Amino acid sequence: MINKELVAASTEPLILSLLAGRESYGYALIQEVKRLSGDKIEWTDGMLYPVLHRMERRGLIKSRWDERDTGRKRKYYSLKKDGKTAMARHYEQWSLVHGVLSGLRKEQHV
Amino acid sequence: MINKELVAASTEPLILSLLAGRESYGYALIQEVKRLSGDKIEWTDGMLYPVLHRMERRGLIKSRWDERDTGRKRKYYSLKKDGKTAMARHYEQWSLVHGVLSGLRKEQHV
DNA sequence: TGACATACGTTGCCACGCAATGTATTGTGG
DNA sequence: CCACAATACATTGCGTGGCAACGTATGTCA
Repeated sequence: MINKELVAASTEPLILSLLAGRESYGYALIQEVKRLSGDKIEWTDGMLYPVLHRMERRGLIKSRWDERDTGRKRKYYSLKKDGKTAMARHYEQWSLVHGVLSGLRKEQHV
Repeated sequence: MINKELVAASTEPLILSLLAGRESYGYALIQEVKRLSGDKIEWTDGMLYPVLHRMERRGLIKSRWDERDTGRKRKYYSLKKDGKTAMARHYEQWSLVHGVLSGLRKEQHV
């Protein structure tokens, strides 16, 4: 289990990164992130959907309903231009913090 | 400027890492982290001191007053055993999330 | 027919992040 | 010598948003 703050900080960048590969929908995102993290990151739907709605409101992603002939219909999300920009900024910031952190860590092994 | 969530998620690991090198005090920690991050991470004292107090309450760090003959007296913090453990766990979690994130990023450049 | 997996949604509350504010001392430049 | 800036620690209060909890619906398998 990953601590709360880290989950909060990584949710948006992870969603953006997942959608950058291909469009997807809420339920699938939850499972993908669980799989990719080796079951360490477990999003609940109650927290994910509001995040997706907020990101759509902010113009980072857009959605379309997929009417399938079988199963419940899905809401597919995909990246918008602003989402790509936001993703790039997230990467920069993560790299920076991660750099500082691993720099400090290295020091300790001297 | 780093986004709010990322600052929140990185504050505790950064403090622990800084203190792992050598003991330090609040004001100095603010400046060190600013310097190390190339002025990108700017902690305010109003947010840092409560964090330090909380970490001390949780037994991760301990403090001692340094009575100097000149200047205002300083409260020096240093790592306790539980702090080292917590730091290790933070590193693990950061590496995990960072790994997932950079894995996804790599995919996009294929 | 009941249980479980799939799938999306909203509400409400309370924890807590942190801006704002308070206090004190030392250094400095005009 | 007087402001002002820098150094240094501390607490309070309140706004908000994270997310647990709950609601709805369909498909499937035993």
